[in-house]
Amino acid sequence: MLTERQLLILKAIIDDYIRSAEPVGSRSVSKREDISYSPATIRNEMADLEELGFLEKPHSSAGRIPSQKGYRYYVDHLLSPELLNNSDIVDIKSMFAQKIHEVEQLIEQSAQILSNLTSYTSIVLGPEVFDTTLKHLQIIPLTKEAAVAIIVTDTGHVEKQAVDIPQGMEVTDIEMMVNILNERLKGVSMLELRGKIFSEVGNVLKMHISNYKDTMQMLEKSFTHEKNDHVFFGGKTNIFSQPEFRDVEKVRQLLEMFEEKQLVHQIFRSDSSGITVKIGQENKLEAIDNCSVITATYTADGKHLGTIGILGPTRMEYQRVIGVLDYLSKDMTNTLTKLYQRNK
Amino acid sequence: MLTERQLLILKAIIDDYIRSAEPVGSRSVSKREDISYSPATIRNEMADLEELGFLEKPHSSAGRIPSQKGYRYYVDHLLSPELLNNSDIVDIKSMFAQKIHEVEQLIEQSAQILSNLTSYTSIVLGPEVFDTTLKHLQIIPLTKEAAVAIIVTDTGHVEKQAVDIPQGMEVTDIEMMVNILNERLKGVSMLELRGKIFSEVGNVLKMHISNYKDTMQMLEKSFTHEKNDHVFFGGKTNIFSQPEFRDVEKVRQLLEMFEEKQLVHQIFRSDSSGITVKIGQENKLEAIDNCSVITATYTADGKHLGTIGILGPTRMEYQRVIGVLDYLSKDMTNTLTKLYQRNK
DNA sequence: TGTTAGCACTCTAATTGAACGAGTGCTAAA
DNA sequence: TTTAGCACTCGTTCAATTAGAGTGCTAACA
Repeated sequence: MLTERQLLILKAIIDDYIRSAEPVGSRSVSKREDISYSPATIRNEMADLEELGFLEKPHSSAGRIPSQKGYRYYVDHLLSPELLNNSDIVDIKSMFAQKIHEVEQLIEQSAQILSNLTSYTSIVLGPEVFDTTLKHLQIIPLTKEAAVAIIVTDTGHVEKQAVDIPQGMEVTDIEMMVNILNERLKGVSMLELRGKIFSEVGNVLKMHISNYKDTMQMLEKSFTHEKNDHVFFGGKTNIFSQPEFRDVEKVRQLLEMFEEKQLVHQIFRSDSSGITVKIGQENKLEAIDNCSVITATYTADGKHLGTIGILGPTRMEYQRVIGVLDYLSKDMTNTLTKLYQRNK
Repeated sequence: MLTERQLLILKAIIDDYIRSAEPVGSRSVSKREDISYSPATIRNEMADLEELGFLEKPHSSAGRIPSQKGYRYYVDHLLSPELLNNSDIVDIKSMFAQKIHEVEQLIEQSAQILSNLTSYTSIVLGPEVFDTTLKHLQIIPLTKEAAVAIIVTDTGHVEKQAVDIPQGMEVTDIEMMVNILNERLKGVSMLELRGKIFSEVGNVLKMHISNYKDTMQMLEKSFTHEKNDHVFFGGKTNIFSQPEFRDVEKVRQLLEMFEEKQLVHQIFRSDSSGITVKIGQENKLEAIDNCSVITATYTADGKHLGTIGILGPTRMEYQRVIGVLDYLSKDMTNTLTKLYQRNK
């Protein structure tokens, strides 16, 4: 167990390092207002903290920097939940003051404001299809063989997918089919949609449609969508201003990760309600082993919708970021809950 | 006017520099197979070429590098149209062998293959709305006040836009209106669409719809779309492997440009048929003053559709890039012409 | 017993200077 | 007109030096 004084010193060092990005020496710690020990005393404590694994030295004659374990302890035990300052709150409020009737718009604005307020890079995962229901399905023939299938969810999300028209199917057949589908499937959760093609409308269609197999294939494809669309960035270049990214190779690695939406989704997705902090290698990805990821989830009606998060260096302003994320995720939840209720 | 020998030497130097990214000295030029002069002679010619503005020195005891004027001359007079090598052609062909029934798919693949073949960054501007016609319009109410308007073009392009539902308008009203609009506007060029709302359907709607003014506003908004969606990148990080981008600040500047789709559009858009080469500061943008942009246009039925282009360092393999762009743009034109004809 | 002053020691970053080499420009000879 | 030769320039590299920040240890102090 750490002593009171060790906690004080550990916090002081991490705070300092977060601000300056320079190794912190005993002298500068002892100069702080809230610390009244001599450099020598501090040095002794620092040596102990290093032995315990909370600090490390870049080299033998440098000051100390926090280890991953140090950051972890800092985040878990030394942070007091910070109240946001007023101007931040005003910024966020002003965003929600606008009329918002589309989820995507809200998401994009949130990503924007998040990166502006924190000057790190923000990543917002849009509502997953699961939690939304079908509002409207449309299949629009372009040529004899090709069509585009469009799906609109109750949240105003639009997905499109190119499909082949089954041999021998006429425009009128398609219209009829789409009508049947809309009648039967409207309001069905997107999660169940693919299953219900068979259970609910399969038999009906079989009666009306000649080329049953191809048609089913077409419908299956219509309902297939990628998760790519659900990843939004804010301030993509912000993080590159951090001194941690002076090296072009690091920049490239991260950029390449940004391009792989699938991967980003995997790294940022969070289920657990509340704030999640992943520090350095806890993220299990080399490109961000000197980064931390802080995420929060937003919900509606208690149902998990998506994730908002910040990517910054491990030397991140945890307290502030957590404050902003907490506040913003709650505001998003509020707004979305209203939005969803209206749609019912 | 440059002498035969000066041309030979200028070309040798630029070729060398493009390959090595290192200033080229007289000795290494004289060693080339196609050059039979001594270093001293080369030096004299180099001094002359420098005086004429085609070459410059990074410092007094370094070799020469091409100036912007040098590149310009090289591109305009020293390039022989290169035949693509076979493996490139195979790569491109294999892409077009796939079944393509959606324009966007073709665009994205083209961007991909372009960056793979050149190892620079490719940028493809999708077909502008202008040249396409309306296939289908749909307005789907989400709540009492909000709806989403969806437009499908004959090329399979889907655009969506959130709109407000005018006071007092019922779901049945919307359905009726959408029917009228589809009847009257199907096949109309997207360019004329906004105008025709008033001229063609304005009167009819006035008869049926109570809240005329708000309705028109909603329709206007439905037909308003941004150009953002039409910019596609391939190999975004490729260019950062170039030694020109060892400096993080340069990387950041370029990345920020990438985010501004509007700006990218403006820089890359090309009207003139054939290949366009813009070298260094000819691009009038600081972020890319050490880059060159080569673009080609693709068409269908002789109508300008969009632009494909490459962004690389001024020290770019012009000959090869021009060859690839030329070949690919023609293949795209072919494919699209077929695609459009089928849609008629 | 906990705290602190003092001091030798360590290591890095910055600076200097010498040696090197690539390349030039000029001159004079072929 | 071409080229060999040579002095000169300038950037790069490497080692040596220095300055400074910081540590760890010891001994004295409260």
